[in-house]
Amino acid sequence: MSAVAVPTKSEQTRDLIAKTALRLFRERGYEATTMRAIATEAGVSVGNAYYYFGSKEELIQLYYEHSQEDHAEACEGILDGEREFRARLLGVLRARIDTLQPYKEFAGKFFKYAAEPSSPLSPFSSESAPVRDAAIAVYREVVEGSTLKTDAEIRADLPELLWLYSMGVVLYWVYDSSPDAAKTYRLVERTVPIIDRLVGMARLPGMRGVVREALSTYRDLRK
Amino acid sequence: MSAVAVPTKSEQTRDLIAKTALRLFRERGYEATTMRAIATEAGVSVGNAYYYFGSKEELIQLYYEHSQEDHAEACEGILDGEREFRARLLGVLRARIDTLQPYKEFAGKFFKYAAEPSSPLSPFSSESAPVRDAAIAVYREVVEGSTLKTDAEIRADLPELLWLYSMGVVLYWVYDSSPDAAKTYRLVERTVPIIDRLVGMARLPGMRGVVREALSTYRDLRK
DNA sequence: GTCTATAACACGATAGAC
DNA sequence: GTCTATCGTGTTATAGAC
Repeated sequence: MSAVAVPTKSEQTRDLIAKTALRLFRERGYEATTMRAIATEAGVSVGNAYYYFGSKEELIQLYYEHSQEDHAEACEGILDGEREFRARLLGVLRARIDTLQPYKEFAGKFFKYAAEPSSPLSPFSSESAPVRDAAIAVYREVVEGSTLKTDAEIRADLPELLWLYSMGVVLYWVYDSSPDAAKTYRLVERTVPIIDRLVGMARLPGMRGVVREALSTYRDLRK
Repeated sequence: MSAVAVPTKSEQTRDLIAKTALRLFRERGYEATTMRAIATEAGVSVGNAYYYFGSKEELIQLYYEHSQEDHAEACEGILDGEREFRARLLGVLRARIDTLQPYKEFAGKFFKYAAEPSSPLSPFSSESAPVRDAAIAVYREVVEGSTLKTDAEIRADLPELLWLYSMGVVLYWVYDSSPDAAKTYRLVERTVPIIDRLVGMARLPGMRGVVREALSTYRDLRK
């Protein structure tokens, strides 16, 4: 009769395996962590680990979920008091790097698994839809909670476009070897004002044409 | 005393392994092709294959080289008679997809190996420098052989920027599952005119500021 | 349905003999 | 340079216990 989620034995085991895997990945890296080690550390059999997770790669999806929750939480405080579009976007992207940073060591290592088009780990896969939608929702909040004035057509697609931009930032971050990701922070600090200006300029007579053409191309070619 | 390259035994063996691997990749796909199969088909031992190539992944670099030569060759005829920037760029990108297309099946499969930042297969790695430079040279030819008029600052960086754009097109192509890559062709057909317009607009008074800012950001943040 | 224990398989990679 | 034998891995299979 209680509405409180009481974890079943099964859920507990699954969660135990998940948490152990994530911890070992962070401690030793993805490749150096064997399925045998995950099972041993979690106190279960290898067969049991495979009972809950179909493959080692599948354990990576857990990190996405964890990372997305982390980011969304960090954004709450940032979006609460700020109404200016540029500041909101900058804050959200800084928080994106902040929350990613502790995992830098192994994020690059398993990044490649996300790059395979047919992989469920691809950010565009249907399996990633929940995480992706949650991420886009953050950028929708960035736009809708702001005082931004721009072309109505752009405004509709802006959340998704900003998410795409954030994926580009993450891509840069993965390749960024500067200390404390200094260059990635600089990337957002320098590109956010440019985006802000471009979005503002979109209403100008001379720009309307290119903008409409670019948007219609985008709509046509996204899956 | 002869200037003609007489292949040594070693070079012959290496070449034999390389050609066999590439053939099997195309026939069966990357993952389905085992090192044992490559060795057997080439008539050498597994150990010998590893004597010439440090890993299975290393064999992929061969495909890059082959693919780049293929593209550069296809571009010659295209760039010969055409002086207009837009048409030159469009032709080169169409040729890029044309030459990639036969390998569609397995290109997606090993694409992920290129995505790992620390991998020699990354398009930004030092090991990829020769192929990368050859690719950028094609886009330099696109610009310099054209009648394009634009901001001098942009012009200097344009070849590299166009290469980056072409990498984006390839990225889209990898994920494109439409028949005969129809959507990727549409992508270049619709984005090339946009790029052409933007590059032309860069000289306009209202645009100069954003363009300079964007370019200086790019220069600062490229490795 | 959940879980253990153990063995077996195919693969990429390596060691060491010749 | 080239080989054979072997290792460690992800994954699957088997045979059961609660």
